[in-house]
Amino acid sequence: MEDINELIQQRLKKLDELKLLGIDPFGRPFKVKDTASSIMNGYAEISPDELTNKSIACTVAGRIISFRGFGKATFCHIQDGTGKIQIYLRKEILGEQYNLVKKLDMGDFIGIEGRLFRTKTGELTIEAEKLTFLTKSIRPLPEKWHGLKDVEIRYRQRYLDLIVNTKVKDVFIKRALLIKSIRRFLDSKGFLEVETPMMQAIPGGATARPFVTHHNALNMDLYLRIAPELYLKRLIVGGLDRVYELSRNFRNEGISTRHNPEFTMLEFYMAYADYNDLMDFTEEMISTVAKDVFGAMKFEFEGKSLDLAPPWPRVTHMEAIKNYSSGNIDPTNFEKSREYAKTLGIQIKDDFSHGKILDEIFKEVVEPNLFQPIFIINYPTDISPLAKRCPDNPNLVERFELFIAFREIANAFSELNDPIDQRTRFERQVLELQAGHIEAHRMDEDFIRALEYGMPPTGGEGIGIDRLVMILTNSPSIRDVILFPQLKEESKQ
RNA sequence: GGGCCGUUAGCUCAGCUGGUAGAGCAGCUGACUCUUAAUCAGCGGGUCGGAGGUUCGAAUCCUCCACGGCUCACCA
Repeated sequence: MEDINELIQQRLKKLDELKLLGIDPFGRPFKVKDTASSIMNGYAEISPDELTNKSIACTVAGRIISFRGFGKATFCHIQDGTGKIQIYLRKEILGEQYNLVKKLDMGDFIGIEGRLFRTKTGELTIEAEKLTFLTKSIRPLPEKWHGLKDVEIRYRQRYLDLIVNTKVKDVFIKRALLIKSIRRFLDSKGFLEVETPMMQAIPGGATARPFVTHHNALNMDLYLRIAPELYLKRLIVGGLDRVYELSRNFRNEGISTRHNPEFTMLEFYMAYADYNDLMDFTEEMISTVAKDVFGAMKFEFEGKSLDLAPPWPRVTHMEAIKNYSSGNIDPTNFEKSREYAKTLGIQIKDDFSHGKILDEIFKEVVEPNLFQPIFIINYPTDISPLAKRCPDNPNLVERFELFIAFREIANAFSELNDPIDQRTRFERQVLELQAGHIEAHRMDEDFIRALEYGMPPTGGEGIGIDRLVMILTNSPSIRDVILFPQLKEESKQ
């Protein structure tokens, strides 16, 4: 019970007074029949006279978010899960019950039974006939028109942010609708939603540093998954031809406006398809869900206009590098690429492969230009150990990344289903791992064994849901689209 | 991890080149039956993020620490 200040004391006093009146300050169930938005929308056009004639009864409940007392009458707004509505409390009508009004504070929950009317200024309002006290709030809410701005409190105490900042609530409602819409889309295309291990003995499917934990009974270290990929492909081997998983991945890396240690990813796998099919599929999926949830294809992001209407251009990784490096590079030449990267100020480690260097150049030179949706295709093989090689060039793989608003939104490829090649690629990754590249892939013998039974040609893709939500809700930081983003521990002081 | 910025009342913020803390909202008391940033009169509220230091004197200057933001690095 730290920091019991005067404001809290006042409220505790009212709480005791409620008890003396025989009222439970933390309330009993209340039969809610109407919501703020159903009333506001349902009677938006109705005239004051018609309202009086019809004498419409309603029952609502919510948190008091504004309060204006006049002695024998009081106006307040209550907020429920759908919105807010004004309540008019009169001594003339409530009689004895009106004494309760003096015990009310901003933030308290009340239930109201009453009749609709329209005030002089035209606001649809409930005139209370019965007031039921539901729950006392003993801490004062943030201020009513500046709201809550302190970002640290907004993230740590998201509940306050949600109460006070209605736009924040909208973002998370949109996020939920988007995820629902994605599921609906995939289900309609014959996909099966599955769940695969979050705790894995061999973390695979991405280039990333994992979190480690320990299982006591089994006495073994386990890793929080960095991707579900290898398990989903095992399911393709098992004959589940279209599967998806939409859930959390964990990566033990830096935190930034674009990275949270746990983040939400959609991965889906389609047997008998390749990366070209997936590009068509991705255009359809993203434009469909955007239209479904936001009713639009054009979005405002960071002051610029974004157009999601397909089709989106498809440019190879190499062409893109050439296009944005004003002819200063021959990407097929290892030494020249290296020299060029150095001139860009990129730190080149000795063990960097040609493909790695090219990708660094790409990030430096190309990525900052990719605002409108674009597919970058055909990546270097050595940075894509799980993707199938291009038939005409073994140094490239059938892989694309979708960029929107300078961000990588999706990553997909024709899955490597040749177990012999897969073993070679893993072996090379293991060498990198031993050389100190801590994010490199590990050998996964069971995965190779699965491929040896035969995996049909398959296209697979991952989509970063948080980043997609950021773009569609014009949110500059990933923390704005994750309810409880990771922060350092709150100091005890 | 580096750089820059921030942390003052429950909330939003002032507080100059050092002189001992201020506003609005919220709260309390009183008035008020159509207000919506209600209004009017009065009152209370602070370990100035934490610890050291300089100084006669520190919210203010210096050092360290904590937390946060932006950014760079790292990283899909």
